[in-house]
Amino acid sequence: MAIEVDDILRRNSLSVTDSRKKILSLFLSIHGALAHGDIERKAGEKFDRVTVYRTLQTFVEKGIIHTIPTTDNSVRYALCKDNCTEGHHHDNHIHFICMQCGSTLCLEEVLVPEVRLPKGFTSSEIEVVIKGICKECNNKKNSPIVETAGLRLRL
Amino acid sequence: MAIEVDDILRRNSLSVTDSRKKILSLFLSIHGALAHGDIERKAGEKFDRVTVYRTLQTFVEKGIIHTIPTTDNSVRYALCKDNCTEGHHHDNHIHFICMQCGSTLCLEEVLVPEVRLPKGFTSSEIEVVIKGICKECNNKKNSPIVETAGLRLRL
DNA sequence: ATTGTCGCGCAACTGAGTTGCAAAATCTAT
DNA sequence: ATAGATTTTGCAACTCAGTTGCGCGACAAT
Ligand SMILES: [Mn+2]
Ligand SMILES: [Mn+2]
Ligand SMILES: [Zn+2]
Ligand SMILES: [Zn+2]
Repeated sequence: MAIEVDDILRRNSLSVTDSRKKILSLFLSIHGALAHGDIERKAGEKFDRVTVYRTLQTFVEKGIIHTIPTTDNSVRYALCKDNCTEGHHHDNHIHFICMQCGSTLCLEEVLVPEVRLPKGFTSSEIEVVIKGICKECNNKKNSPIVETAGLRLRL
Repeated sequence: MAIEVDDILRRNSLSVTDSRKKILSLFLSIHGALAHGDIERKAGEKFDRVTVYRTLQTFVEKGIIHTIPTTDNSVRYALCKDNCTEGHHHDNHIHFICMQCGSTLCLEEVLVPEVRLPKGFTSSEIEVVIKGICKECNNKKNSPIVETAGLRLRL
């Protein structure tokens, strides 16, 4: 994994630095998207916030991560799994925001649907964001309720 | 029109004030969406920016306008044409951003497509934003080029 | 190891959006 | 129409995310 991180950086002709390694490995380890704040919290003790901003920006430019727009106007970032390159993203999938656990997921397996535009319009990019309850949270809802120490909990 | 504005405000039990009238009539007169900045520019000479913020917020809460998320993380607002009510928006249409003229449009006639989510996921809201070239701009592209005073212009 | 390039941290700045409060406008009841 | 209660406005002050410039230290090429 440490090797993979170095490799990705080198492949994108980025010098291998502590902050880049740390932030990139965060993305590799987590399943889902990260907001700037998350990263600052998980890696920020060690690095300046400016560095986090600049690193994210660099990663987006290189096509290592992509941004996900949200209704509440806060940007999130996730690894590009398709092979995006410098200046050319083609993450052709939809995004899901769980309103229970708050996690943002790339649904790689769900392709963006065809949309028939009115005559005269031409499209070059389509962004689909769905809000709802994720698989994990739905599973929990159906799991048995446990009573311990006066508390009723779902596992 | 002045009557319509007053009427909409009253129907939503809002007191009829100059700023609300002005901003609402802006939305009624324009075809498309407005960013906060646009409104400040077109109506802001007369009203404080705080008033603009608060007015937009009130209109959104009442279901008079709705927000449109954009990739560049700037919110835009457009009239709700479906009969949205306090706390209950149901603008079931997609949004289009023209990369040439910059305008944001509600494509009321295009319903949001069905999306088949992976097993376990449930959705409650779906947001589709398409970037491209709008009808008008495409038309201009095909219109004849006029040469005047050494300039080459499309009509 | 030397040298030139690049990334980092710091500090200072910018600009969007928010808040509290007193004055002004609107509404309601007489 | 008037007066009093209520709502909205404008101002000033503030917060907080994101940006910029710059000197120092880390990195990569030789
Ligand atoms: Mn994604
Ligand atoms: Mn709309
Ligand atoms: Zn969830
Ligand atoms: Zn256009």
